[in-house]
Amino acid sequence: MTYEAALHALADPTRRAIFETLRRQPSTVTDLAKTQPVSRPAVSQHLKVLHDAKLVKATPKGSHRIYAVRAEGLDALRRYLDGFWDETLAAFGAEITKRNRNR
Amino acid sequence: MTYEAALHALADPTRRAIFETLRRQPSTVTDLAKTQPVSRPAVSQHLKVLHDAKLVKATPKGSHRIYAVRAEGLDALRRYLDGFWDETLAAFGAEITKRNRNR
DNA sequence: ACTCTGTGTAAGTTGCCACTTACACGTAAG
DNA sequence: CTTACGTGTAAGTGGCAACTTACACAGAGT
Repeated sequence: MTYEAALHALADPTRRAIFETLRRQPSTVTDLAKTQPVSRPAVSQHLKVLHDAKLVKATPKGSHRIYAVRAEGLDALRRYLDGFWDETLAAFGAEITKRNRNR
Repeated sequence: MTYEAALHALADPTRRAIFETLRRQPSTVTDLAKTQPVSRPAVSQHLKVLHDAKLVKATPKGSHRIYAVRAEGLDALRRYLDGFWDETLAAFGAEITKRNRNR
C-alpha cells in the first residue's frame, strides 16, 4: 500500500511543483532549485520524500545527480482511486436495485 | 482545478479513514465518530474539509445529517493522474525516438 | 414549556513539517 | 594538492493543522 506515501508526497504544493517541473525535464538539484522559490536544501529534502514514495529516481552523473520522475510510482495511487470509483458505483447500483425491488 | 483540494483532503489518514468508512455506509457524524479514535467535533471538522473538496455530501434528515461520499469528487484527481501518466509515457516515447535517430 | 439529542463552531494547545542556515563529504578541475 | 562545485544532512525555527474542551443552537420527544 504505497499509495499513502504518494498521496502524502503530492499533497504539498512545492513538492507537486518540483514533480511537475521534473516531468518536463529531468534535472539536477541545483538547477531545480533555480525554478523554485525555496532554497536548494529544501528542494533536496522534498526530493527525498518523493524518492521514498517511489515517485522519483536519481542517477549519479559524475559529481551530479540527475533526478527524473518514475511514473510507475503513481500506479498504486491510480489503482486505489479506480477501485474507489468502481466500488462506489457498485454500491450505488446495489442501492438502485434494492429500491426497485422494494417497489 | 479541484484536484488539489481532493489531494489535500485525502492526504490525512484520519480523513481517509472517515472517507472509507463512509464509502461502506452513509452515516451521521455521531455514529461516524464512534468508529474513529478521535472526538466528535474532530470528525465534524474533517467532514467540512471533505465537503469543501466535494468528496462528501450532507443530507438533512430531521435533526440529523446523513453524510455520504460523492464519487464524482474524485474525478478531477483521477484525470490529473491519468494525464500525468500519459504525458510521461509520451515524453518517454519521444526520448526513445530521439535516441534511435541519433544512432 | 422543558429536556434530550444531534450538530456546528469558537478558542486554545500541541505536535508536525516545510524552511532556513551551517556543516561535512565526494568528485572534478586548476 | 588545493580549490571550487554539487550534494546530502543535521540543527533550529515558525507556522499551520489536527485535536481537545466548551459553548450555542435547532429539532424531537415527553
